[in-house]
Amino acid sequence: MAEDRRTRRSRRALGAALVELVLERGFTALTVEDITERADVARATFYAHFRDKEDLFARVTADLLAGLAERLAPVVADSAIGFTGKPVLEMLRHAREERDLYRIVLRGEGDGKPLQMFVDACARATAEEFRARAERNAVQPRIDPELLARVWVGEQIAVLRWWVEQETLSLPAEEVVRMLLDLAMHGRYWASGFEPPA
Amino acid sequence: MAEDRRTRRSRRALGAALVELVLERGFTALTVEDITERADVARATFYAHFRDKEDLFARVTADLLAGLAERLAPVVADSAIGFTGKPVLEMLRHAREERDLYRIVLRGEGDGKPLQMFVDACARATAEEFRARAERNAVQPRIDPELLARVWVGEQIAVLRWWVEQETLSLPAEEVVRMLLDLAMHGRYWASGFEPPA
DNA sequence: GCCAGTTACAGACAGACTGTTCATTAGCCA
DNA sequence: TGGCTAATGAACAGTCTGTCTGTAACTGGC
Repeated sequence: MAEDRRTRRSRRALGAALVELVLERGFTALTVEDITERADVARATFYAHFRDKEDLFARVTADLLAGLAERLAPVVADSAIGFTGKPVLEMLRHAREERDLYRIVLRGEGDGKPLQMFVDACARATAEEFRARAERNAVQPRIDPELLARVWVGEQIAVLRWWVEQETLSLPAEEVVRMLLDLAMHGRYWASGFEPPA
Repeated sequence: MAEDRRTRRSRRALGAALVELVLERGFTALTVEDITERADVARATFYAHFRDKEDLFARVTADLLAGLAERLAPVVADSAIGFTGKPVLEMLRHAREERDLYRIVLRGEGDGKPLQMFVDACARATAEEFRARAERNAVQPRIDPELLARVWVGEQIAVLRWWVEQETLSLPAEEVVRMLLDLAMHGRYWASGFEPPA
């Protein structure tokens, strides 16, 4: 008796409706009634499941993050040595599947709070990864790992957003990962075509 | 007769009140009445100047961007050759002066729209800069300049946000610029303490 | 300093949206 | 099938919005 089918149906429909509508009109423009109408659910039912539309959005985002974490877990363990790019690749694949949701989250809909959840989760994981890796390999970071994680995540998010916003996902995920790896290795100076000055 | 003093007073007060209140309670939580009350202005007066609170926020952000552009103009001309970091330094100084506003914009308040204005403005300028520089020095970018600009801006924004959110601005702007330059030069691999593999 | 023109003001207004409650109906699962 | 739980539609007060008054206060030019 894990969960009543009616409950599942309602929640799913409301979540899907939210995503559709945010994509069409933006989060703030939406009414609870808009959402319930699209989901074909009574307004009273909405309030039986969620406090308000922010709550719904937060849960949808949390589910997305949970799904991402689940997919990342096995991959992260493997890439403990260096920047293999495997976790990033897995995230890009996830983003391709859940493209609409990624879009609205990365656009900062909902006062940027879902995005913050996303960024903070990534930053925390990355910082921890950096710390552990430095210790394991006994190297001294040249830049505060906390800040470095923020930078790394900021970069990933920027690329991710650019990627999911393209009408056709013409550039394959593998290409994107390669570019990010090149950047991490050689720096932006190299990427822009210059040889680093002596 | 450029502008009536009363007009100026009202607009300024409303803008300042908005910034204060967003910092305290977040944008969506605010009421037009909250803002007018804090600004000590009649509610009707608000609507004489702005369509709604989004409009007010958008104008405040636009003013900020205009101010930034003004300060950046002379500096950008000088740094045409390479990554001197001067424009970034100037932006950091601007951010220190307008710290509260930078904070709320970078947090993505207002459905991320002001942030988008900010990011897009930066990205456009940066991409143009990259393009011009590559042409002037006759080098071939190794990565799509459009994407490179997004990455660069994403990185800057991440650092900027981290910086303005610190309670004390303990790390001087010059230090931050140095770190960003190091990253641009040598890449993140270097920054994390590793020597780049052959 | 006065005066015409503009702005600020308080209050009132309908309309929309919110979040809650309730009695009733429909669907589920064992 | 029967007991339980969720969904429904309708109604509710309360809040916020955006607009529109007539009146009072101020401003800048003369």
